[in-house]
Amino acid sequence: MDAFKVACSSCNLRELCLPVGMSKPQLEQLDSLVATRRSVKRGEALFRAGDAFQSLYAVRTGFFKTCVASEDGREQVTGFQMAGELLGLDGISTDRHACDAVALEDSQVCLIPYDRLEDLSREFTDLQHQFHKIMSREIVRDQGVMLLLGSMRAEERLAVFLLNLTQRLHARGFSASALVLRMTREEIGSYLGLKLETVSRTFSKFQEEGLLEVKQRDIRILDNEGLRKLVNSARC
Amino acid sequence: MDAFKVACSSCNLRELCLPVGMSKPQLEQLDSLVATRRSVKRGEALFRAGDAFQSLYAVRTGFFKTCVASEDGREQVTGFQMAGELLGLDGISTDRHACDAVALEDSQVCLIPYDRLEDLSREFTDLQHQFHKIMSREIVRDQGVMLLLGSMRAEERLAVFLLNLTQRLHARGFSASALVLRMTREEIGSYLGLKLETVSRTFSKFQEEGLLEVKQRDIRILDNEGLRKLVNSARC
DNA sequence: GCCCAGTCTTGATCTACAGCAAGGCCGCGG
DNA sequence: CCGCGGCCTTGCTGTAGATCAAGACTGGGC
Repeated sequence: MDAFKVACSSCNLRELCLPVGMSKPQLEQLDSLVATRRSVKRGEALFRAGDAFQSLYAVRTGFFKTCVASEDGREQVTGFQMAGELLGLDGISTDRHACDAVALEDSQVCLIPYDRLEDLSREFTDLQHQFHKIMSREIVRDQGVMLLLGSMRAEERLAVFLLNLTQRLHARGFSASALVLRMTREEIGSYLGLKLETVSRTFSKFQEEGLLEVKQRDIRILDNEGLRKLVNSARC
Repeated sequence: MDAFKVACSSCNLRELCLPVGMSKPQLEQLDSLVATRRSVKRGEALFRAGDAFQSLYAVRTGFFKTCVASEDGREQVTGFQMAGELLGLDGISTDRHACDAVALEDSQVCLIPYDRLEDLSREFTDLQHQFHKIMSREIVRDQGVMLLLGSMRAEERLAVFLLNLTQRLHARGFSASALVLRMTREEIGSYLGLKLETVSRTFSKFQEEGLLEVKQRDIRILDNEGLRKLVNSARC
């Protein structure tokens, strides 16, 4: 665990991350809050369920998954997080983390000490409001995942997943049509409520239909519109 | 839409609702915030997806469901809310509600104007912290639903659902072993990612196995431990 | 009291996806 | 360079739950 000097005010992610919409002087206050970074190697956990909660984390570089486990050991991937996204919100409710956060590639996160965040957001309306928005957005995202898990078929689930990933990558300046998956078929399956074989078969099907080009983890989207239609056209 | 005079400080739900852990003088401040109630008849919506967001709602009496719909019209019930639980957190992120909230029986809610809540929670640490905890708890709850939808079989899902309902009813002073369902089989099915026939069959199966007594919406739990085992024993 | 609409149950059949198994691809270490 | 382990693909078969269909129960309105 290394420590770095960091500054939100000069971070190129500030338009995606916690500082959205904050003024110059407020940003400088944030710099005093978010003072250290931490490196997490691929495969390592940033935190695990049951760990004491002290801090939120903003992904600076890299890629994470979060997952919960039931008592009998089943795992469910609940999300994938990329640069500018926040990790650890689950910990506020009981002062212990409720899920694991694991790096899917070598990553860096910025530490946001939670008690200091509460202090500062009592002073700055914009920060307070932005923080609430981020929590609310997470709740809305979760509702979308429930809709996916509760009512969509395998093809629709995978299409939604790919469209969501590319949209988020695009917002970060990457291509909207080519991507390298950071996660295994099994992790995708867990997130989508499918088995890894079904994920693999569905990728192959999309390839046959000319929607994608799939080479292991390299994906090229050939027919974005086709994927969209797959999602929005009613069942059957 | 009627208006009533209300006071958190004298509300019998204050140990379950927003005021948890607040001191007497703080409670009196809350009273100025939460000043009106609203009645919602069975079947009516408290708000709908797309409505402008202005206020949170605390369920005072009655029972609600929240549901999201996809573009092609599929619905997913994302939760059931009873006395003391908050509705509307989804609206903070975009200033518009992202889901529908519909009363499943004649109900009353307390209005919590959101901008005033932000103001007040900048003044009172306890209120601020409690509000954050409630949002975080919702995120953790959602993760649990994802686990259920992504990895459990029909019987486990229904068992989890019943155990969760009775536990919440028990916390409100009701019996932990007898309950009257406020929702249809179809709504249960939507929430659990199952069809209504499957819900009905699974109820019948539980009854045959001596776990429950089922008479339409009247449920009596005969073997709580049995339900628990069903959930925690690994797959197959 | 009776009718009607909404809800629930149950049986028969179908199907999307799971489970199992065998083999291929690829990167890493020796 | 080769061999090994982790990951991915694909064929075959099994099954949980969906779908379709026919009644039965219940409560509210007339």
